[in-house]
Amino acid sequence: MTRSPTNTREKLIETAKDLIWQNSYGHVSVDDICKAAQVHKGSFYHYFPSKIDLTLAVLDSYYTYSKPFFDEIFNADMPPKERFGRLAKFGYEKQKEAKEKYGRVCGCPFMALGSEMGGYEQAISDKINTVVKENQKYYSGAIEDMIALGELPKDTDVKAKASQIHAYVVGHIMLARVQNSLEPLRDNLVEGIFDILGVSEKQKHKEYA
Amino acid sequence: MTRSPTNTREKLIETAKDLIWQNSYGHVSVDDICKAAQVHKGSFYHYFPSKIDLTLAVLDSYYTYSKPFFDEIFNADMPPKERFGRLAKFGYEKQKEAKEKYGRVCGCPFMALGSEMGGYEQAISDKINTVVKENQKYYSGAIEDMIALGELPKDTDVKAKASQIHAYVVGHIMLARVQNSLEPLRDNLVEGIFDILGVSEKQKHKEYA
DNA sequence: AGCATAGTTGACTGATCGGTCAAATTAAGT
DNA sequence: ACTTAATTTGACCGATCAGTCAACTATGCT
Repeated sequence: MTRSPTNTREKLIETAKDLIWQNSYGHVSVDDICKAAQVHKGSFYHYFPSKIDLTLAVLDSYYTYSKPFFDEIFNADMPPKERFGRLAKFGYEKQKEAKEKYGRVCGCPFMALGSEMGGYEQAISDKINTVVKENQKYYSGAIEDMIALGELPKDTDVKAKASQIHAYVVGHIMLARVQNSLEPLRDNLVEGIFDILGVSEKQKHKEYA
Repeated sequence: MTRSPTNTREKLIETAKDLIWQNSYGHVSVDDICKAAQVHKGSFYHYFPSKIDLTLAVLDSYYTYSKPFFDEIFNADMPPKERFGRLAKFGYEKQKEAKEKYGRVCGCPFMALGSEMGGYEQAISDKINTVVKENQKYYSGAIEDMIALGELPKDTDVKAKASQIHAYVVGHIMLARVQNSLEPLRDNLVEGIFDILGVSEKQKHKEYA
């Protein structure tokens, strides 16, 4: 290297994250990103061979940012049930931050891009599905710990439960974006996870008609 | 009217449904739609003032198509719990049809377009949120019927449960698209609904460690 | 036959798209 | 000071974008 590193590449990624998260891949042009990042187009293509490659870098950046949070949330030293409680809180908090920063609920960038581009961009799909599987592994680990603690039946179908919880969580966050509303996340998210696991407190003192 | 009706408008809508469902709004151009529908561009703009208006008509078409299915699924003459079973079957069947027809799991067009365009197209958001609310009303009705039958506690938070089930269902369908996989829908969808409701059969004969 | 009107045609527009490139600039190593 | 290579610049490209329009055609009505 004959020159000290610049932050141009990172500026492009951060700007793209902002614009694409709020809008969509298709609605944001390379020119938009360059203009907002105050970077000339030639520089963009110096760092990224294509708009798709920038988008892959955006996904990597989201992943790298999120991983420590997930590692902390699913810290094996904490009771497994609590981990899901922290997960729900994290989901709500991050969407709240986005709403305060961007003026709207932005949802999950992985699911949004997976849905938008999954049909025609395999590289995007592949990256996202890696993240999806890793996510479900966090859930599986916590479920297994709950089984070991006797909080869930021994014959629990761990993968099925993890898949259900994951679908439920991403569904809530997706709906939060579509409805541009934080309330369901704040009020209903965590309880549904416990319901799916069959460990809801509320379900224990039922009063029927 | 001084001329017999043509099917040009419907051809454009059906073609747009095909292309946008498989891909996305941003990835499909007006020219793409016209070419696939074998309709000239002037005709497109004879029927639709803009690409957005065509997309709104696409959403209307999905809605009109789906409504009779939902009315049948949530037919009040059938036991309410069974309605959710039929809903899950319907979700799986429609995705299976799409996979057979298009070669991939296409997901939910409402959620996909709501996620893609919600950030910058209010007219799209408004239409989709009407559908979302109506959907949750079907769920609420069935939940209320279950309460009346003594299958759920009297103090059940109906709206919260409906919101949770809806999030769970759309999350599964969204993930099915992103993962391009039908299996979770087929194997895990219905059970999670019953878990959220607290009426899962499986949860009744638990065997703990 | 002739008028009125819905529908069709396809060339056209200006803007924007993703992407290219050669020249200029910068700064570290020698 | 000179070399070297990373980085920046901004003009430029052909393709494609959403949308326009005036001419044309088809058909039902009187």
